[in-house]
Amino acid sequence: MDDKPASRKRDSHATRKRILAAAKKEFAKKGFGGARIDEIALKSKANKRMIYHYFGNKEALFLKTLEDAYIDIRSAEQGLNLTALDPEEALITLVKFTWNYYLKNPEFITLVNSENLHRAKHLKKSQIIEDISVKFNSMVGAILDKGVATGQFRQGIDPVQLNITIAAIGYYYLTNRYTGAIVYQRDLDSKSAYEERLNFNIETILKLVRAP
Amino acid sequence: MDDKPASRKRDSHATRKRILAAAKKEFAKKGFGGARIDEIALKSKANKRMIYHYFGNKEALFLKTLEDAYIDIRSAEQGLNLTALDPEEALITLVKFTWNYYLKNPEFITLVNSENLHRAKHLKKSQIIEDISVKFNSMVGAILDKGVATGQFRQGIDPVQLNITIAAIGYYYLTNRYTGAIVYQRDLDSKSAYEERLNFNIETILKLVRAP
DNA sequence: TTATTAATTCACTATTTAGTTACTTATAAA
DNA sequence: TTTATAAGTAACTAAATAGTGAATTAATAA
Repeated sequence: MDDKPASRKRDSHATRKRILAAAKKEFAKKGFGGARIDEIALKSKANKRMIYHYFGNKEALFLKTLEDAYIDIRSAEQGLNLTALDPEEALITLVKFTWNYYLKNPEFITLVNSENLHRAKHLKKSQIIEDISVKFNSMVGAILDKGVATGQFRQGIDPVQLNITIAAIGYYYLTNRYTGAIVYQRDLDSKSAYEERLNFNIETILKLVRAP
Repeated sequence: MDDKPASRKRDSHATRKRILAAAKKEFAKKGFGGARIDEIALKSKANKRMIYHYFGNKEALFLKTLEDAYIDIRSAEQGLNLTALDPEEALITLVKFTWNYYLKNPEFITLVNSENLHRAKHLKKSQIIEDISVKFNSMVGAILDKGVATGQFRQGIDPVQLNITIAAIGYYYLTNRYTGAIVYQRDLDSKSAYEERLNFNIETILKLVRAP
């Protein structure tokens, strides 16, 4: 009756998962160009041949890794149910979520950076990313409309520009916190520094959208 | 009397310059891990041996490239003479300058991204970057103080957070414009898209600092 | 003119790298 | 039990890669 016997020696699903987990770490740590397939094989405890068997080549593995990363953040975002909230609360929740997601999933940022270095040549081929992006974009638009209707927000704000700004003020801080510590001459990588930045970001977004 | 004869066959200064120019392009295009010393030798029309002769190794060459990039942006920034301007004008000028510098020097962003992937391990060793960062940080502080004194700006704004935000809203847009085109489902890479974003960014910063 | 210095070149190496060929073996359906 | 299928392994290759040893040659000072 055991559908998952303890002594299971062969498990393609588990092997794929281990490869993808190791690939995510390796690509995030060294970028596409610096990442090593041998290292992914070693860390995933899979034979290198299996990587080529399941994913084809380095580029295809990178694309799959990136797709999974986007699917993960967008799923979590949808789970917030923002359209049910008061518009201002919804925006604050989104700013907080975006910040915390980046903070707790640092691989996401470095994967995206690496893909942009290659001018999105892998992601361009992805149908699934196109699909999940549609929902994502309508969300902030709906929040803004609601806020304008209640008189809380001013009119004429471009939801795409707002979305980009919400991502930007968190993303830039976190991706550049290492050179930032030198350039801005302050430790940006402590718990209190994180809190401070998140509060500043919420303030920035609220001042941007609030009706005069 | 010619101190620079036309038939000059050996010119260490020119060779160094060609190597650094090629290195900047190569590191910016492929990141530290993806960049190839052989490619830099080829593009600079220098013998590969000269790269090791002048710069030691790949990491040291990368650091020099990065240092030059920071020196360039900070010098240009100092040339703006912002402290002489009306505070609001000064901030608008800084937002515009930052945006246009990133736009016209795309290598800067990708070099910085690559260095952050390595947690600033190269830049940490750089004394010169420490030195030029001091001036840079006092600049926005001075503008804010002046604006508070004239009543144009509200009190209590952290100049470092403001500085980071000014960089962020330009940097993120430009570095992520390739995946952004897919994720935000809009062409972010046209002249009109650039204008739109710059205007939005100026608005964001002004709403953030203005006195109520 | 000669000696010294430094720019430049060439040929090389040890290692790493993405990707492959050919094989073995566990699993499960017939 | 047999057989087809798919999971997994070991050993390999051709090309690329960062870095080097040693010789050559142009410029310059004595």
